Amino acid sequence: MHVGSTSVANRKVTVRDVARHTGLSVASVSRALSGSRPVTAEVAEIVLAAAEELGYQPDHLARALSVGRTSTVGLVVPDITTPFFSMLADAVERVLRKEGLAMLLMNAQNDPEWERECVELLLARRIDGLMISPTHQAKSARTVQEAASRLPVVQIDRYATAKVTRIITDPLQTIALSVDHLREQGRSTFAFVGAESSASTAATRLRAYERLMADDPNGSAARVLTGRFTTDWGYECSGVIVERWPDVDAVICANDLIALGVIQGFQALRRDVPTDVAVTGCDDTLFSAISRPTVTSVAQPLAGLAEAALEALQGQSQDETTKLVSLAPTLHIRGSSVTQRRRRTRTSMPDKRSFNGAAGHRSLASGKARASAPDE
Amino acid sequence: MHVGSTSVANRKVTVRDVARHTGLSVASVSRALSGSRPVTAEVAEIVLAAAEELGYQPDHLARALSVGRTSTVGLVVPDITTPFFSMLADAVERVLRKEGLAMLLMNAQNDPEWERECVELLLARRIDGLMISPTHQAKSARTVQEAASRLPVVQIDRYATAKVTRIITDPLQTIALSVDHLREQGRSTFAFVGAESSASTAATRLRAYERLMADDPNGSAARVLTGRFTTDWGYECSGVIVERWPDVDAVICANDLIALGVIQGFQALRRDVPTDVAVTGCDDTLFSAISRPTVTSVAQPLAGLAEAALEALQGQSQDETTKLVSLAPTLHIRGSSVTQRRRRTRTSMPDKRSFNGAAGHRSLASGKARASAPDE
DNA sequence: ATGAAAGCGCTAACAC
DNA sequence: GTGTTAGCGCTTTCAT
Repeated sequence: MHVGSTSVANRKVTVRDVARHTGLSVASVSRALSGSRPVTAEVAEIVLAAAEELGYQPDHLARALSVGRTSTVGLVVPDITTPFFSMLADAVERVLRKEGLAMLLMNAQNDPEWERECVELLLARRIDGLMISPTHQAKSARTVQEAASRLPVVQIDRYATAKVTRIITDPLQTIALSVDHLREQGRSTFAFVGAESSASTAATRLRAYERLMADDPNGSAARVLTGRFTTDWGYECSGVIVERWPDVDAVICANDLIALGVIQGFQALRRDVPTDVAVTGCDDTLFSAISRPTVTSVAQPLAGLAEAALEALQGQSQDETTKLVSLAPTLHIRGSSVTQRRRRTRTSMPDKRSFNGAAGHRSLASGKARASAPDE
Repeated sequence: MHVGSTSVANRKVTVRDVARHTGLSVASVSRALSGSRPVTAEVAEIVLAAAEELGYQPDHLARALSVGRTSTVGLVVPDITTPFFSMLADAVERVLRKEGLAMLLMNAQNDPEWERECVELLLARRIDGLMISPTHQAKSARTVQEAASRLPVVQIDRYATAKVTRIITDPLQTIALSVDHLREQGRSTFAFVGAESSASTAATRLRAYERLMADDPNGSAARVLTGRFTTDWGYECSGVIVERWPDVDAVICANDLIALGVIQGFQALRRDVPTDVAVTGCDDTLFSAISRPTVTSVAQPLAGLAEAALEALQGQSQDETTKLVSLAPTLHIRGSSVTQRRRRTRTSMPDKRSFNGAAGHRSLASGKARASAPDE
């Protein structure tokens, strides 16, 4: 007979088995295993040993039913395919795991109807709390509000018009970081390219820009274009800007995709970025680092948002207040907004990584091209 | 964090409540609600009405404990932040949901150790099946193998060297699609830029290229560079190619990031893509549509992979055979591989969407900007 | 067809 | 400190 942790295919090992095996009671076993109550050191040792030997694996499900908590948090995002949200999901999962919680992720697919279903599904599964970045500011309101009447809920990044805690990145600071940076770079005549999306961030970033430019002597406040959060929209806008506002020397975009489009559009029109016009984006998604030039972008504090969200969720059981947590973003300066001083001789291949934004990227020094020899 | 059990007024409505309310037994209520056994039409009606009236919500958790199934499938991906995997996760979730299953998503963060923890966490939560795209061909093997001894498991996209069902996109076809297309475009002298990653796809795509080029008269089989799955690596390689193999007129890349880097590198070296050299990528991620030129890429059949994975998972309870399912990819032709015939007059802004993809993509004929990717 | 009762595996009183 | 026991909410024999 095999006695090893790798015993397989046999019937499930339960606390009762461990109890029988040790001659102790299920209660003691449970206590020893979970440490919920003090037990003799000796008992603890015996139980642990037996558990190990029998290959006992606690059943999370039964535990959850018993204690009434699942140690699972639901996260609903508008579209997991959008880089920003996959980054957010990643951040949330990391934070949850540190607390021993699991993440049940659902994708609303930008559809408020489906979003509602996601939430209901999650509720049926007895999650302990819900984090949601609502698809639609108005249409998601009811879903969010109703969920909040049944369990702790927080809105993260985006929010709907519901009386439910919001965890966001300060939109004023988001835009201000770009503005200040661009001014430092000597820019003075701005334009803003945003979106008319139902996402709350579309509106808040626009308002932030208007407010910051309220008394700009060059009339930047009026130079605003809103459409979609897409590269295409940005591309279109560059044409409009060149034609309508030829003096503009800096464009602030509400997200990275727009920024990318704007840059490509300018390039197509033979305008150099950043020499002729500087461009910045928001969210600091992958795009900003891999395009050329690389794109200066305002990063949301993802880990911070996730932490704040969890904290709010946990606090919610006691204290019923709805709060607003607004965190500070970070500016990642890259090539699209900084004019190079030193003109490099065009002998060698330009170093693509210039202005790739500080943050710890391992160097690619060797540049060695090895011939293949894959492993199998 | 506590579930709604906090307020007394809102206590959870259970089958017992419905039973009491209707004067029937819990058994009848359960049967009427789940339809597991026949009940009188009258009883059914009464129960449904009462359930509705009391606001009964079935408790998934209790049900799971009772029936022994959770209707939840775990998905472990190497890195949710990588566009390909977020697309895969999306596809999996959609397919699962059609079957009334939920997806518990975990992110291995490219770390085999953490991957192991993910799997264990998932097992403890009693998922019904596990889909995994292993981080490492060798290091993930044990994790996958052991999991498979405890529950149905399938490997999707990537695979480790374990005797566990694999659901993949045919690598030979993947590369062949690019090769054939490029030849049709009049290209004859190829190079391949791949990766030395521990991911199985790195190896399989390389082998596919070598096999397809085995008797290429121009010696394409020997022109292979392998490094990382990154833009930087692609960028480096373009320099190597220009210098070492100046005759190359087509470069096949093992993924889109590499392709992007290769293209940018060529541009920096004043080589025109696609005129001087054509480039293709793999996986058809967002990048391929938003760069310029847009990049031709081989798309994996995501929905198909997800469906096959689920099917294999479900079949696994009965039949114990380990199988290999290999699905066919699709080529998405874009600007990086097709030389424009008509030279457009440079009066107006170039239409960015030209060659934005043929096969089965909604047409963007109008030149009207679309292609959504809502943000934040 | 329906009801009573026995669990699913675990924890939390409540005794000793 | 430890054991006994009663559930968590649901499904499912087993009788009727």
